Amino acid sequence: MPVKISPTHKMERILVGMSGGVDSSAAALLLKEAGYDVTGMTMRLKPRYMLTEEQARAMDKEVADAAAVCEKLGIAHIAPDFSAAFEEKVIRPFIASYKNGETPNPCFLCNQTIKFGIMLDWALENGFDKVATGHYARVVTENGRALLMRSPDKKDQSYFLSGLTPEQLKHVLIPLTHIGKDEARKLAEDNGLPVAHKPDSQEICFIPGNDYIRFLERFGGELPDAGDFVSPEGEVLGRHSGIHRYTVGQRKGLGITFGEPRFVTAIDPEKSTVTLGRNADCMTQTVKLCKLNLILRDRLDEPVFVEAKVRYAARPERARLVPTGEDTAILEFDVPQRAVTPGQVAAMYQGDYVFGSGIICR
RNA sequence: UGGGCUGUCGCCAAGCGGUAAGGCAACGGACUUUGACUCCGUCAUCCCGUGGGUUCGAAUCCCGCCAGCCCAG
Repeated sequence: MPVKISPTHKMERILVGMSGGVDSSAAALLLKEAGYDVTGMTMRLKPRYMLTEEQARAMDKEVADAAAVCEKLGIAHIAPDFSAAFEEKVIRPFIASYKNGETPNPCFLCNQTIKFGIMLDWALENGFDKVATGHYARVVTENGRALLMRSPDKKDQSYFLSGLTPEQLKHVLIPLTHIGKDEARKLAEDNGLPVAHKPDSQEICFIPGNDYIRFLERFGGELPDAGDFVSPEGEVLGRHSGIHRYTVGQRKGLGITFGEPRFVTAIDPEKSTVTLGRNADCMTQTVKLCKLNLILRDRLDEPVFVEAKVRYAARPERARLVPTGEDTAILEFDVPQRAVTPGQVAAMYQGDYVFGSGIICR
């Protein structure tokens, strides 16, 4: 039995971002049932020139799937082309990040700048009150401030949304708050939505076959040169074919073998070196953050304790967040974290509330 | 050229007469709205450098050869 969502005013106009998948379709369904004035939007994000024919067809299919769901629900559907913005805000930074020896998180960036950036702006300009998506998380309003909370369900995507500001969150509606993944799928099934049995999406949406290296080679322009593999002590161990091919914590695909497993422990874009060490060498207790985004409060004037995780699939661990500048800080974990990677997101929590986030930097 | 050592899966490496451990890598799968990690599975059908010999039976013992390394000169 789906939980009813009570709109503050019955005819609030909602623009729901629909990917053509199960989650966003279920979200649209819930909004419609709750009595909102709902319009579905499927953004065409991937630049045509970067797509293979197969990918182009897949994108058209996504739009068609979403349109079919909207028709079933009796709501309007639009599919504008936002690929220029997507390329500028997500793809180019993604490429630049890899060239700089970092490992980007495009989904985080996309939420921040596209779904709740460009799309939200578009919605507000066109008379909508809020934007909704099929994420698993919670947005609540306390004392007039919009806050983000983790989902009560096993599947929690608050990590990917932790880059949103309270301003953005004020206009965000997350219908899947009170239901989990299994229920969402069942909901889609019970209501005869044509996308009920689509598999969960995964991998980077604009990169076919998850082969990001090939993507970089094709659209990344000039890529980093080959360089040395070095030990933590600086001893040269061998040659690698470009720092953009590696990420901290990586074990597979190094093209070099030792009697025991070796992992990438650091990447130096200046010297073009990739440091290889043992698993123990991957542990870090202090993490530098930049582009700090606070949700739970406006300012950070002194250290606070939070629970933070440095990757999506991690358990939050207690850490002290120490401000070091306007939007920079240091996270001091109680226990060492494995493979803290520059470019990735550190999401911070206090209980079920998302405290904020930061980008891990060197 | 004389003396010594070594030669087992792509790499490292057990095995010491009874019918080929293991690790690394690789490959496949699971997990996953990022990249990784992790987990599970597969990886030497008579070729254990090669040709002979001993033995019921050898990668394991013996002989020749080949290759590599080290020390001599």
